[in-house]
Amino acid sequence: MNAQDLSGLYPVLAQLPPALAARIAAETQTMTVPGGTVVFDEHQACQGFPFVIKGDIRVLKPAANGRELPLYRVLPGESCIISSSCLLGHSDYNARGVAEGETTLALMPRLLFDELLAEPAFRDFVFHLFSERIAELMQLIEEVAFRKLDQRLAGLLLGKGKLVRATHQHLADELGSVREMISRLLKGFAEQGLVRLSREQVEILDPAGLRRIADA
Amino acid sequence: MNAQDLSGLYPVLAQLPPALAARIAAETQTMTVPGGTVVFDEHQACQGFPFVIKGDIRVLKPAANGRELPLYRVLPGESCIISSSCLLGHSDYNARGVAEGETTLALMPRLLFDELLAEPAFRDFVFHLFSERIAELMQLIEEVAFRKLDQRLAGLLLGKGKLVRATHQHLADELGSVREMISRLLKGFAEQGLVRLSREQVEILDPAGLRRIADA
DNA sequence: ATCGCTCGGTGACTTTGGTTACAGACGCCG
DNA sequence: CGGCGTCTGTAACCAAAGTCACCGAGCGAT
Repeated sequence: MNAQDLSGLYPVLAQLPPALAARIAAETQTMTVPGGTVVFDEHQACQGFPFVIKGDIRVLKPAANGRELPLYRVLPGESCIISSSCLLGHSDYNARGVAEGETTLALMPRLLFDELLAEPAFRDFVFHLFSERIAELMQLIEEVAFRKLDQRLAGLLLGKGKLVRATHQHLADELGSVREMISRLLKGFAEQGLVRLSREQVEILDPAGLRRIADA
Repeated sequence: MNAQDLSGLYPVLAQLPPALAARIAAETQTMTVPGGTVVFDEHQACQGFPFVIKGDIRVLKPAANGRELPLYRVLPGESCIISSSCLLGHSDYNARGVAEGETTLALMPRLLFDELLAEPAFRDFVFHLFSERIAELMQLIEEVAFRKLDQRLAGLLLGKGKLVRATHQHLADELGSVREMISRLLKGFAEQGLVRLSREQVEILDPAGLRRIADA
């Protein structure tokens, strides 16, 4: 792995003692995988700490019936708290990570991760990502436990700008639901004049109206 | 606050430099609250880092309609990651903490918490609790998103020993559901010979059968 | 052009869970 | 004993979401 690339995306690495930085360069394995690759999965031991260089990882929880619930995305410069949690607690993964588009990542061996945690700078880096993700997970719990699908869909659309390019299936996946439900709800939104529908596209006409539905 | 009591429950505090230990003793406020007290709530700024001395705090997510979903409990010697997360990210609480039974807790001011984080021992303490709770939250997400109520109830009963003393209402609360559903499901279990019901009590007759339902 | 694929639309049905509204059982305490 | 509050049983009804089945529109490739 090119140490410059990694430090560019993860500034925290530049703050480490040279000896450690050298070991990171030497011991992390870089790989590039095509979109859709499962980079880790439930009940699997965590092999190391992943840095995302390019592309991104969708972390999701698979259900028995084949549906799945997206938890969060790991972008370049971020870290995967599930991996951190597994490495810290020596437990298996409890979710699945899938490359979204061609993705390059660097895998740091577990032992090196343990040593890095001794470094305050690195520890803070992981720490703060933990705390950010916690809030996201709480939000997610609230959504799946309490919010109705129309509220969630309205919220999702609002987070995607004025013109949303996505198939109904894609939107359904993001909510852990099914296409038919999304089609029905979108039709309802369209009848209320909130959106205009066309193939693989949803145009937001009335953001305020959607907002009312989202936080009803 | 008596520094010995606190260090006894939270051994990590004994590893801190004497100057900090003194400040903790001086600056933490101890209070005892009756059961049911809301010690923090959604959309409230986090005033400080809580140590539980006696009793315990149920952390839960309230829904609009009055129901609530239990997230986890904080026992003496543990910490509340929601509080940590809020303090780290300077964000508001996104859940509610309720004392379960009479509870004594010590509240450490936010600024002192920030300073303590500079101490490796304390940071590790918070760190590891983070990683443990993450796994619990993942489990919870899986439950509410994918498992049916009978599966969840079966699992809950299995985690409570052979003889469960609880009202149906209590069980419903633990699952974020309602009494009627629990009564119905328990009746079904009883008809299958899995449990025997009596007032405020559920006797497990066939753990294996319940297990089959739980992870169907 | 037409074959075939993906995408979207739609109606009928099922399952799950929750809601409403009672009624009966139990137990405690005056 | 009698009255009251808590706990449990249960039926009817409802809403949300998912499932099934099928159709038709649009689009791209041969």
